[in-house]
Amino acid sequence: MARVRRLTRYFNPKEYEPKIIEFWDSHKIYEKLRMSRKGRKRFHFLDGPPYPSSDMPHPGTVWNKIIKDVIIRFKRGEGYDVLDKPGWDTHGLPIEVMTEKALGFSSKKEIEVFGIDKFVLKCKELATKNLRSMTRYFKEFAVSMDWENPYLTYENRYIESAWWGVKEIWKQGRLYEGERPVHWCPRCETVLSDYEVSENYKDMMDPSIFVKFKVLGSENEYLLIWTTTPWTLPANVAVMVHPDEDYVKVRLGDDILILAKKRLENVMNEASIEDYEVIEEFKGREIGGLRYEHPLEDIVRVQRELREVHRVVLSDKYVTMEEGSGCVHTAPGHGKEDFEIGELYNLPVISPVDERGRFTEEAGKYSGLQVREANSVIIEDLREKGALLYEGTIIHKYPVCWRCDTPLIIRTTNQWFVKLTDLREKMLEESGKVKWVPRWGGERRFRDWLLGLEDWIISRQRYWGIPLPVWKCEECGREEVIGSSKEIEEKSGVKLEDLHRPWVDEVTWKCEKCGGIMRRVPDIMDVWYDSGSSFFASLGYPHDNSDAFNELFPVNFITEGHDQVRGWFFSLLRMGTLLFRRAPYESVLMHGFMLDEKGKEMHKRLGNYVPPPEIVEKSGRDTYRVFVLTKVPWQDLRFSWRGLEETSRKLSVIWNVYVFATTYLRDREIGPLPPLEELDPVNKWILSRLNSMMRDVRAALNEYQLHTATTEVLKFFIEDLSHLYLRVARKKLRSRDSKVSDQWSRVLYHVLREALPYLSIFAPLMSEKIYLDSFKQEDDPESVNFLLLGQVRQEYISSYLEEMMNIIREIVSASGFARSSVGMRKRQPLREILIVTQDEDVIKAVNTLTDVLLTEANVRCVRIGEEPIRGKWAEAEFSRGKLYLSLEMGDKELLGGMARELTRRIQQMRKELGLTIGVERINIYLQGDEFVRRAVEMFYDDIAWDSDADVIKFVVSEEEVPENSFGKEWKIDDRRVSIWIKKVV
RNA sequence: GGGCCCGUGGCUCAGACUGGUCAGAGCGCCCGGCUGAUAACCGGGAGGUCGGGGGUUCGAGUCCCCCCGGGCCCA
Repeated sequence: MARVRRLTRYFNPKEYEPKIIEFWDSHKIYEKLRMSRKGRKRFHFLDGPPYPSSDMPHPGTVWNKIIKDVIIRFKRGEGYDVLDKPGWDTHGLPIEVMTEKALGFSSKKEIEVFGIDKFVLKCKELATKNLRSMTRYFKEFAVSMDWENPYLTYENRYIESAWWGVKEIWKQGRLYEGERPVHWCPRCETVLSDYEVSENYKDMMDPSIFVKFKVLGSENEYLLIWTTTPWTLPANVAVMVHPDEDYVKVRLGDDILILAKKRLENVMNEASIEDYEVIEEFKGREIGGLRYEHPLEDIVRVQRELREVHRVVLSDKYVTMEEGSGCVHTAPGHGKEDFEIGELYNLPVISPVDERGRFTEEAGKYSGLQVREANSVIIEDLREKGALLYEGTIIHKYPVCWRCDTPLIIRTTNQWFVKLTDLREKMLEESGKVKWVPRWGGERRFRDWLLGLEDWIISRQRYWGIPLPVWKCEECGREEVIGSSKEIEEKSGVKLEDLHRPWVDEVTWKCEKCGGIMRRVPDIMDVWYDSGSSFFASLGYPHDNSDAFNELFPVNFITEGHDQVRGWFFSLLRMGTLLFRRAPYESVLMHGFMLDEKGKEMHKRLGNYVPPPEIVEKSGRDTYRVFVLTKVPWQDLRFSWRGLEETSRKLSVIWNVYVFATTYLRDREIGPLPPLEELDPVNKWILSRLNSMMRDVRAALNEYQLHTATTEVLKFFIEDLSHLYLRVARKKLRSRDSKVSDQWSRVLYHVLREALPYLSIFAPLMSEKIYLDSFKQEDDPESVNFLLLGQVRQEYISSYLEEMMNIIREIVSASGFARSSVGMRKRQPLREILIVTQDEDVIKAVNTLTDVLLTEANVRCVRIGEEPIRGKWAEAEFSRGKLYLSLEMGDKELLGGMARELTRRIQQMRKELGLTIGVERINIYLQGDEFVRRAVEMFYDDIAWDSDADVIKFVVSEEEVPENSFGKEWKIDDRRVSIWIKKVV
């Protein structure tokens, strides 16, 4: 036997939400939950680690965590032991830059003077502070993850796992050192990955110049090249032309210029030259190998050594007819395409620029100048030498550093690479095995991305990151890669407390081969290495948790925003393929971005950012959850205060469903669900709906269709329970036949109790409040979080019955239309509804669900028959027929209407006195005219029953009414009625 | 320059994978109603050439192509 307690009437999340969170905390609900699921089947979820760059998460990050929480709660409800360890991506440049700013630094030198050790500790402190603070907000939104045991990429155990991976990669022969042109930030003095570069392009004004390179041995013939980066001219080694395009020789004064035919007009227009003459035309390939003199060779030292090199090379890939002159200045030290062509033609790589973006001595006269500042000097020199045809300016998108906005340069440096290109096919194959939601998220976006796969630069020239575990012998250059701190200890005898720089830098040992000193290369690793390793490093694999990993790999589910297709989804796949020859995850949900109310990206610096505490304060936690969950997850989501307001109202309806039900159910002994065949059709119907809702929610969540699942639950509560079932149940629960009221209370209790764990996936705080205050039985678990999702009972589901109810809904709605068309109010009971139809289903529906139709249409009987010939009727059509409402009214209808009016007013008075339904009884005293008197006479029993009255008595004067009665004057239509009620003691 | 997504009544969005009761919901608006859920609730109505144009088809928000607008990713 179950009992429910009355739920407080007002939906007041502001009041109870913090208390529920406090309750979960103080009662260690999460910890107990973990324990309770021990030994069950595992579900492996992996948290994409957010970057703790602020003390407060972006509302979009909260959305991200809510999505994760829904899947976690769902799987837990299905009975799984869910791995729900949150992660934090703690290393990297943003934290370094913030720390630098806090310390007032602007260069690496200042950091080294300050002390790398102190600097790194500051970075760690900042990351730790931020992640702790952000955790608070995630908990606020009821995200139930293992907050006490997160994985942190800066922890030694994590770093060791990452090192193990590097060593494996090295053993495969994939780790190599090489010189490459890379994007470089001259302020941060480090390489940036392509991914980091793509973060930020800015419009920038640069010179746009056409330069003449004199053809060797000729008197006056020149190759005309175009560039927007004059500072790369000192590193020029060749000129590219397109083999299949037409080129021309043009006479221009005393000079003859060589350029592409298709570009001729544009170039001459831009340089405002009108007087020129085409004297020869040929294919680009014909000038392949043509040698030229560099105009700056007497100024730039290194150019003098290149006299034998300068020549025309061919490329159909990188020469465009869209811009420039068709003769492309090629500097393999300062461009990726240039480098590729350089390799093809075996050209030298020149890069006379240092890490701070200044020319080196190789650049002769320009030595010491910042490259961008050198532009104007170089242009002047070209002009002086007569090598400048034209100088203009151009505004174009130019990459800047994503952290400090400094324009990037491309320079050739020594970096560490992981060979990947031979894995492209395998990665494509593996990504094809992944279940992507939505499908286009992976199938198209990801494939395109993988097709452009290149080797991976994993080294960074910074401080706060996982040190690259490569030691090199100073004497013989032999390399060793270290896979754990134990190995370091074995080799050097040093036991490191902290594996970061600078402590790890100090560890050296003797080279086994030559006895030289083995010293670590000073680089740290790309942060994408960190987060890409999370699928094994978060479990401490292989050092302290091989079993867990072996049991859990691969990850069942991950979800992040669409920016992570090329970010984390990719880096996980890369690490998985490198180390385990497979995708490390099975299914991926790609979600959208949180935009502001106008559809623009939401950013702190744009001032359109909504802080999560404001959402908590103004709308509530469950409200925000349900708001974001009803939206299609993979689309960008517009934040909307109004949307939150609407959501809140929906939740209050659900709350009211429970309030209403508990009003009737409280203090009643409620037995188990009666057998199906004994049930009223309406009860059969609601049980069918309950089970089909459960079935649909489970199916939707298993497909990661969160919005469908959320909508199903809302629909069930609002449309089925609130709008329909409860309206019928209200009368049945107060039935004089205790068998009836007993059946309905059992069904109602069962339905609400079964629905609660489903509701709790989406609105856990509200569900907990309802559970604790009202539904929890003595031997029930102490929190709603422990409840398993009830099994779907197929035998309860009748799509036929559900279809029947839909027909009834349509008829009721049409009868409302019929009434309103003749101005008949719904409160007035009518004699009969006549339904004219040929449809068998309509007839069955009407016969099966008669009660609903009678109650909802407020008629005394229903008849199926022919169109009426005589009498007064209101009519309306519905999709499968026509209906007529009888407008003929006798005493029974008229007096019945009055009885209802009286009852309603008496009820309201009872409520004002705070009397309890079905418990506290009253006596009623009335004054009114003959019509009122007759209504009471005819419906005496109904009024008395409905209002829990012992006596209803007409009085002539107020003196007959007992003392201390509660009295009120009413006007019903045009009649005056006085009502007094007095509680029976 | 390339790729992907989005563009549905005043607002916010479902529906598109699998063409044919798919032209829907909520809010807002207008009208009416209910009443022991009440700073709620219910019903009805008005309102959309489903961004524009072309194509495939007996039939297209739904598939294809082009264009316009917005967003994201990559160059």
